[in-house]
Amino acid sequence: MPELPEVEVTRRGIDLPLQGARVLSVETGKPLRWPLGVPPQDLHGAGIERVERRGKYLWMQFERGRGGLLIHLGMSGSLALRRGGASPRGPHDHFEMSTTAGTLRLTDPRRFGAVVWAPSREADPARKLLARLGAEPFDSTYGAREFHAALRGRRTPIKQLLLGGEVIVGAGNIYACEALHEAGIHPATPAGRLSPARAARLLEAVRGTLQRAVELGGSTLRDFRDAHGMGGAFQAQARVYDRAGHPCPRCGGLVRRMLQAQRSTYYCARCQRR
DNA sequence: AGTTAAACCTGGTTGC
DNA sequence: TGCAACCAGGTTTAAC
Repeated sequence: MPELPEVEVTRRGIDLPLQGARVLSVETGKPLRWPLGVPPQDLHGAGIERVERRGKYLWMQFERGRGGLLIHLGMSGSLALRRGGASPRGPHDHFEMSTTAGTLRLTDPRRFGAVVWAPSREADPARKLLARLGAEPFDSTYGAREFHAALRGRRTPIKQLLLGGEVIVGAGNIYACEALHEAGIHPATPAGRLSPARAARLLEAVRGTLQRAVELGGSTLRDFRDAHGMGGAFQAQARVYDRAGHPCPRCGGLVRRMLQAQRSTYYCARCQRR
């Protein structure tokens, strides 16, 4: 469900409403990927300043001295902020924070997600989890030259390098496939063998793909819901992802599925070149 | 150091 | 219908 666009759409849905709100109570369900790190009641009374994003992580900054929460949606997580009456917690609701601006609830069936407290973004455990992340795709100071330089000498297939997030964050399995298709690059191409021109084209494709997905409200491929419970519209835009056997919308070739590092990759063997 | 596999967990879909 | 196998949007950790 959540790649960068879904996380950003979620952030935009909760940031302003939660700014200035105060935590009333916190309940946890089954264990998530990492423990919260503090007793839930320690968060009571904390004022929320804002919600930021780094890669696919959200950082909820509390008022001075109260630290913050690092939130990840994993594979199947979604956040919803609801005002008014409290509906009962369901079996997959593993974190619930009641605030003066409504109740924020993390629903995550697979529990690969996490909510972790840290004294600050720059302090462990947040620092450690954010440390290896690559460039933000919407960072205008990051350019094709840096991107190409980061690929130099890497023999890893470009699709896997995009997924890894050490070079550039945000593209998960769907958007990595879509961006490579848009750039006309075969997913198995060794990253270091991309010419400067093709690397530049790929960087722009990643940016464009993610940007358009944010504007469309995120992917709705399965059951993505933003913080208001609305689905996104990116699904209709997917050109290759989950479309094996269909014709490539650009060249009419057959969209194929292959495995890379145990993840499905969808691509057109005719117009995506090594 | 770079690259790849295993691990975490539940639920929906597919195929026999 | 039942049940096993496979698949799913992520990322860390351990192992070659």
